[in-house]
Amino acid sequence: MSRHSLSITSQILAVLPVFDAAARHGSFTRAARELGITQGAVSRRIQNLEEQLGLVLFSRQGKTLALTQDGLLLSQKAKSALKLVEDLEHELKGSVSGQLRIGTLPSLANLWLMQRIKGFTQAYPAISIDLVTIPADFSAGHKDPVNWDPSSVDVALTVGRGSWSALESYRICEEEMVLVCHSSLLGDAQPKSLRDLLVFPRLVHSTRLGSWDYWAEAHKLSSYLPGDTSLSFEHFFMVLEAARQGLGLALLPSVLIENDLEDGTLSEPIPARHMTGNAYYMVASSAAWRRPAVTALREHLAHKP
Amino acid sequence: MSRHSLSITSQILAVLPVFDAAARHGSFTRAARELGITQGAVSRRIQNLEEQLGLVLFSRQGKTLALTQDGLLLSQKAKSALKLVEDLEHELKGSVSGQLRIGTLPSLANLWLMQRIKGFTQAYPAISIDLVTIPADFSAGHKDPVNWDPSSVDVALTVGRGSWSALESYRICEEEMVLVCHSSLLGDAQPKSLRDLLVFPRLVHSTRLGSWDYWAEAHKLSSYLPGDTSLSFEHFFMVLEAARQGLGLALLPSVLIENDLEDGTLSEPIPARHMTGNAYYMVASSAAWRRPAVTALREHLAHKP
DNA sequence: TCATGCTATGAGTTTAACTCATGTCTATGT
DNA sequence: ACATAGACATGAGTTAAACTCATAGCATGA
Repeated sequence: MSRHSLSITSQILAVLPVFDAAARHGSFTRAARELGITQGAVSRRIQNLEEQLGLVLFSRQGKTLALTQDGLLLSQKAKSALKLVEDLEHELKGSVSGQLRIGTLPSLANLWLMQRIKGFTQAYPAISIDLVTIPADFSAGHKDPVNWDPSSVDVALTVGRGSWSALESYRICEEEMVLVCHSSLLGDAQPKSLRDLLVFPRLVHSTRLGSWDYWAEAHKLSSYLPGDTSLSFEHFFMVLEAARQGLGLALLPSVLIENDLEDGTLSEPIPARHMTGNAYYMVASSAAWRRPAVTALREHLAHKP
Repeated sequence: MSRHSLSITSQILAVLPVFDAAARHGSFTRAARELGITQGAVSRRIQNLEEQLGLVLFSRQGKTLALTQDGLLLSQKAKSALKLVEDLEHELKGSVSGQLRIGTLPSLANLWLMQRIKGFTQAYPAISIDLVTIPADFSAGHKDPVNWDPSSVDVALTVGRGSWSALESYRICEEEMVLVCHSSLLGDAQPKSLRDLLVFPRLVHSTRLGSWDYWAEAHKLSSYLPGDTSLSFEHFFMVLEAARQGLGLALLPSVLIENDLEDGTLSEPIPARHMTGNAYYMVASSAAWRRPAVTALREHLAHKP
């Protein structure tokens, strides 16, 4: 944290959400899950807090975790302090208003942005959103031409290599391609290597035609890759749906299939990922970046992975 | 900090003390001074907060800094949240009680510990303190024999090399010797090198007789060091007082003369510091370390430099 | 117009917080 | 009684946030 130290209070403040979660669950493990960190991290944070205060807040006996008297007192007061700050946060965010026209790629909108928009509109109810699609363009040698009209949207969420003339961009994540399929595709087959998988149909994204070649090259399979491709689709969301139906192997950006991988709809028959060198960006004019609603969107998208 | 991110609220919590200081002072610079960090650090923290919320909290025009409407709202609410947590902290610390017998070296007690005890007794009013002196022993080849009775004190603050049999220790800081004197000692002389300083009387600590030899060696002056020493004292606090009176050059641990250096009572005629390899430790039995009052003392001493 | 006193910012460093892997303990079920 | 599972603790190593330092930029007032 710091070379010098602030008052003790400031250190306690930062731990309160962790302590509160632990107190509510009566379990470091479950608290960790809620917070998206590991059990060990919670354990250490609580230890620190206990040492800072010179108190024992939890009694540990094997698997059993319980608040002590002091812990109970703290948890009650902590709750009200947290409530105060949460309300404050909502009130402040509620004061951010405006109209936000977001341009984004169809697949990105559907498979990634939509579920995040929900939380955003809840946090910033006074911001109204207008979502429109913009095209991606990889035909011109990865030069990231803006083939959509920057003045027609306030911000764009798109893929590219990071240079947009006269526009400022914020990188959300790198593009990583993942080889996936539905379990029904393989049937009883037990592929041992990537080469074994080449017998299955491959689903092609028609505006990223080189993807499979690039993939084959990255995994040293170029000479084995059949040239025929019978199934091709204009958008990733179509490729995804085809994969879900078990129509073939798909090569999809990890950022678009997080949900499908998590819930098991799709899986990696043999892990074979590679970076494309592209990245997903939020792009806007400098003027737009100065708008509170725009930085609010950026922060929101940056913090909910 | 984290690979994953907690809820936004937790990030806001940690900034509140910084924001509050900035709001109170109407100045990042003064807030930084209060917090013991740099101006740039405050500037960045406030920027972060503004981006997280999607709001402008301060209006900056050159040297002029003023809260915006949103900033004013936040500052009011932040104050009450901080108050809540501060009161809570006091209440919890107030519940830590007990008797604490601290054994420490006379000079360390007077020149370092005393000013820290004040804040400690305020934070932990229910802990009663009994301060006694213990001897240091460097005669036995730096073997850190415990030549005080560990059972007669709960914790000891002492100097050594870090190994106390059957006791656990916490290192507070390394021992660094600093060459200092009062301005009156030099008169009109303008020493250009350490060698020029050797004409002045040297104040000797009688239980650390080797100090000057060690110092001379560290600065490659051994062959020039006169052997005579007319002024010697049993304790550092005496050496210090002699130096304050302009009686000669003194070689003192930095930790004991922070105040004198800061307020200009003493200064370094020519910077000539060196580490002794000793360190200042808080030492206690494992049983004592488990006492809340003991860890409370450790935390307190660790955080107020 | 220049000096002064503030904030902003780029580059590099430090440190607290985290992950990962493993150890240990308790409760529970066979 | 013993094995197993499930929870917290902890050592070692890594990451990323927060900090420092140094400097640029900008208003204000002499």
